[in-house]
Amino acid sequence: MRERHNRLSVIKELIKNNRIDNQDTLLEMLKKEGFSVTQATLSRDLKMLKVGKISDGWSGYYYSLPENDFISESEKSYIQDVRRGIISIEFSGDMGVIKTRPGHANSVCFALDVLALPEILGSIAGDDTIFIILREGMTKEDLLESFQTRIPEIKD
Amino acid sequence: MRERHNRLSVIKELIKNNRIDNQDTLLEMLKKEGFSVTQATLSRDLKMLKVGKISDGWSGYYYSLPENDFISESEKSYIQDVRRGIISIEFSGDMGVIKTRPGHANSVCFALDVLALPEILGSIAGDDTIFIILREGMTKEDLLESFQTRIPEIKD
DNA sequence: ATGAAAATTGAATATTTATGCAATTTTAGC
DNA sequence: GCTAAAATTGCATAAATATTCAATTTTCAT
Repeated sequence: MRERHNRLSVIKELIKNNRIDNQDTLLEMLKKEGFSVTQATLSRDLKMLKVGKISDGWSGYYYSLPENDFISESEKSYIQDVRRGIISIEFSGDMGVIKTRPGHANSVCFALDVLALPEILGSIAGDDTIFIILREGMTKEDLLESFQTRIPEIKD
Repeated sequence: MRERHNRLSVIKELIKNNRIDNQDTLLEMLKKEGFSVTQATLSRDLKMLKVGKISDGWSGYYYSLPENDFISESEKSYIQDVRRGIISIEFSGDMGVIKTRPGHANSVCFALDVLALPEILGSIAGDDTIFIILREGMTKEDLLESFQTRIPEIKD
């Protein structure tokens, strides 16, 4: 279901271009854009987008995207490297193994390094295999979620 | 009553040095520092300090001071200039008149310029008098509040 | 010092935001 | 296509934060 991704994009635009200070307002705007959801869902969307609420320097607060929200062009291409090479990822305890297309392990591994996922402590690559060590306290679910949100976000 | 200012400073330190994600936690920490207030007061304090709540880049949120929170050393000395010279400030409509000790108008005016208060559109200085024009939409209350929060904050 | 205006605060409450849970939809593997 | 696991969502509600109002304290001009 691509629905949610579309909605997330629209939310991002709305937040970037308007001074919005509560979810109900944003909900209204979303409705006008053709997205009818509840406040609960919106709250989750905002969390997923890592939207913050910061002072307008005077007496109010408004939503704002994280600074590093823009994915730099170079970063985009690294994401492409990952997508192009990756085949599967599996775990055993704190370790993960990524299988890639032959010869792609290095580019994927390097790209992951650049993306600096907080869940990954370190990784090394062979020819079609990458070993990953999770950072203490992190779980494979954390990493997979991170992947989910970092990697798919490349359309455009 | 200097009480509140002390408290604001402590809050600022706590926020700067810890990953705090709700007011009750902060309330606890404040209690340990010797400040017993209610959540209502704390909420007001945070607003006054223009504290925001931003994503930790993963799954949580925490309080954060506005970027320009740090008062640079030079800025500190300008604040001193203001305090050293200023005698009174009064308003008439969109205009303000600051009286200073003889010969101090220029240093105060220059300092105000450096501080770049959003409420001030412009100002010119004589020998012991400064004229100020408020920015459109701003009131003398806004400016005085700005003074209140910017100027007293200099101990240390 | 004295009184009026402004500032500060707490208690109660309103408003805003997050989440547990169950229902529904989507995704993936066979 | 069929089924199990995962994702998405709404509803109800919990949790977090802001604000109203009244009381108290402080400031400031006489």
